[in-house]
Amino acid sequence: MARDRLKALEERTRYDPHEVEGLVFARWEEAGIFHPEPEESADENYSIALPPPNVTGALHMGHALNGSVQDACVRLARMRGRRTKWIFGTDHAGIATQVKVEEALAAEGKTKEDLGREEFVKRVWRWREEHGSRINDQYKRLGASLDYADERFTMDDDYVRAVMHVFVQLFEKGLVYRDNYMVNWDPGTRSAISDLEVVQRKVEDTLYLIEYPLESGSGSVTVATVRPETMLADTAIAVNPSDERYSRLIGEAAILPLVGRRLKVIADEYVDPEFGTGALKITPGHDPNDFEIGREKGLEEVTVIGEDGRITEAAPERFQGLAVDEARRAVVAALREEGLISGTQPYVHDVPHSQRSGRRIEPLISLQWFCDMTELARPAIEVVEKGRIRFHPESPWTDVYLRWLREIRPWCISRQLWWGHQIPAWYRADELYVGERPPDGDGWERDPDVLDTWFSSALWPFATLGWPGDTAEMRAFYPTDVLSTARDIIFLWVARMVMFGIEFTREIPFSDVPIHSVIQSPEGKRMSKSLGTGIDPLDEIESHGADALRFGLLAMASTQDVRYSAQRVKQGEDLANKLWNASRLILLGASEDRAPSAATAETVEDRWILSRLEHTTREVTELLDGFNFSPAALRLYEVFWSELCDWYLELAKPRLYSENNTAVSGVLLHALQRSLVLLHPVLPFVTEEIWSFLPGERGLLAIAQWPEPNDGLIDAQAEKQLGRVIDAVTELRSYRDAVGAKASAQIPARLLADGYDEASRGQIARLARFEFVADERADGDVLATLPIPGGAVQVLPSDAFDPQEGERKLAAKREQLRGEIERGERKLAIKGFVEKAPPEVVEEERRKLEEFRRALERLGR
RNA sequence: GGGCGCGUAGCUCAGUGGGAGAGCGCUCGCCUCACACGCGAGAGGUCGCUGGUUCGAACCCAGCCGCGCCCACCA
Repeated sequence: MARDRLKALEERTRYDPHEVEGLVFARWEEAGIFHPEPEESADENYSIALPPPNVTGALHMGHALNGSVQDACVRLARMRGRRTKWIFGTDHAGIATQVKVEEALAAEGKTKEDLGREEFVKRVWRWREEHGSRINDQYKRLGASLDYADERFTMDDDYVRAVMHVFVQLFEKGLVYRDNYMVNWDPGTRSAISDLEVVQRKVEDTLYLIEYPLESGSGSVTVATVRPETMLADTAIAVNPSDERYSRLIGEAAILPLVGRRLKVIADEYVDPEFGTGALKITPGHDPNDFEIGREKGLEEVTVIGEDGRITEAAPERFQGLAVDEARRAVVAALREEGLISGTQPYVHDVPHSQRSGRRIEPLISLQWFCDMTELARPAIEVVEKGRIRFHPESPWTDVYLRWLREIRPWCISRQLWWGHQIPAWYRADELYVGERPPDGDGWERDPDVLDTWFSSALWPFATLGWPGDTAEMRAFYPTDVLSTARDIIFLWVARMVMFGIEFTREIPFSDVPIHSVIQSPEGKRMSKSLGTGIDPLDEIESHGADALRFGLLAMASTQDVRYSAQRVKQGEDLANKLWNASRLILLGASEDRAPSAATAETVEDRWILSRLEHTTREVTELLDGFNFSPAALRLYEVFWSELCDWYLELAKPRLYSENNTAVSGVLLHALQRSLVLLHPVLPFVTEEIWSFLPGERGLLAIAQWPEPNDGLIDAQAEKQLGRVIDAVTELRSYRDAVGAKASAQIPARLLADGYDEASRGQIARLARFEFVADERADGDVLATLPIPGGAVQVLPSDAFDPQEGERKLAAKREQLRGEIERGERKLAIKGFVEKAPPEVVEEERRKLEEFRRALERLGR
């Protein structure tokens, strides 16, 4: 049967991912190897929690890279025999999902208010049922070995219970509280948002200079503002205490124009005398700084801009109901009329905007839920300082993380949305009840707000495993091992998981945090669908194969942002094809009865390739363990392509095609098997497919054993010996190319060098297409003497090429050698170098100089 | 305003103190019985600029010029 399958290989000269990927994935799923039973302890087992994609989402390049990274880790662990779980699930993604469903409603001409809250939430669930499985299929296309059989969602009943539990616990501890406080109000989503959801954008504004008449009637104070409409809520004027221009005014009062309120002039260090006029209008209701000064000084807080973005009744009647920008024009006009605007100037500055809606943030005082983070941050700082959680690379992410946590501020966790975890707080008159279950009695009304999505995300590594229950899953897979992500959510998510993980499970949620590149568009822009700069990973899988995309992403990614490189993906595609064809050569040529495990070296090149494979095994294992995916992928490419295919396979062919090919078959099959194993975490599909053609009974490659490097096969002598053969062949090929010898012509020559046995001579001759003849002609006939390790090759006359060309090539070679010799001599003549450089460096320099001198000698002149 | 990072071959990027590397692209020669998504041989770089440390600098230090990111309450 295996033979019949092999037969079919003869026809398939190209690797076709389409034929293979779907079937291979089905084999993995049928075998159930992605779903581990919850047994043993987390120490023995291995787990990673996938950063949950949005239910609304489609796989983008970031997912594809992060998926490739995690899958490499997970597959490596699984092959090491660890019970391995890659936790799969999706995030309800409050705002993003709500907006999406609202858009769908809008297409029907409806708003969410038309449906009402309950109906709207039902609608979102229905939306999720229809679209939620798309992302699963996309991860499967990538080859991700996630535990699809045990999928989680942040709105599952169990998960909701965990979120409620956490909220209540934090409330009871006094860390979660409700307060009237300055928040970032997003007029777009009509919700408060956290500091992390705010982005600064440069905006061109006008700075207005406004005269505030003094109560005493002795003139006025001039203040500067870019938001004249907020003057309606001014409750003080502040100057710097050391500012002599104003010291006489401190304690006096001014009259707020248009409103008539009496404003005390106060002193505060915060005011910069250099900026504007040095006098600052204080608006505690609409400016974060003023808010803090106001709370400190006990100033009145007036709110003139409401959550609907319109002027409130706290303002004079003529402005009430106006939108903010209308109000600004009206206020400026009114002030102008009274001659109170003494100047304007253009002013460019950073202004906070909502990352979600893009609208300008309206800072205002609002009754919201907050979480005090200081106490939670302390242990989260400590575990990273002590190295119990390590970022990879350590610099700069460790410092970035620590700096943020050390200056952490309260987190506004309530959102004025309908889709999400509704806050478990109930109100009745002045009473407040917070609990996991609704309160007894009548008349209670539940807080309509939901929690920030990141609040529930912070529980992901343990709430997915059944916490707060004491489950077998928790025991088997928590703490997890690795958390892989790009840097953009280190604060939003990683730090919060660490804080909540330690607080609620008394364990760190993971121990290693590899931070990978952000992939930009080929033009260096952000990859974004709306900008049209996105490249769809599924398109890439479709046209190049999942293995190609995975290799490409891992190879191009490093620690800094990189531009998407189609060439790297192409390189991966070529590698898959190369692997396929090298396998055809080996599988179709090897003698039937050899098992790959029975490799016995017969020749120097056998010992060489076995040795190289052990080196590579050690190297690649170390690179992967250190989360250095790009060097690992490129190293595998190089070893497989150059060393195995270009050299070993070419050297092995004569023996493979001969009668007695048993020994070489064993080595070839071993080399192929080892290559497949090492490449599998990067190229799972093509390696699994080829694996199924290897002779003998074997299970799936995905659960085959990852090798321990065998130092017994390291053979420095064979490596040195074959290195000489390779150098000699390269030297002779270069010569024949330079002199324009016909590709098919054999060049007669004498090999005069030590350390080459009969087999080596034959190999050099065959690979360089030289014909080494016995010593029968006089030296005068020699056209050229080519230095090779341990001696030289004398080229004899023939009609293979024009000798003139040969002479030119030799002249160039001599020139090059003279340059090298001169360089070496100059270096060794420097006293400081010989005296201060390490002896082995000096020795190496002398050795090379000698070698160059000998080579030049052989070339003549 | 503070912090971090980047500037290396035409392009995209590796390389952290002892003779400049990869993939793609380019040039030349090959359909050599695994692969033309291939094989062989090449060309191509004052490693942003200026100083400094060192016997020796792409690599360490300082300054400058460009580009990017993160954090931050100067109206």
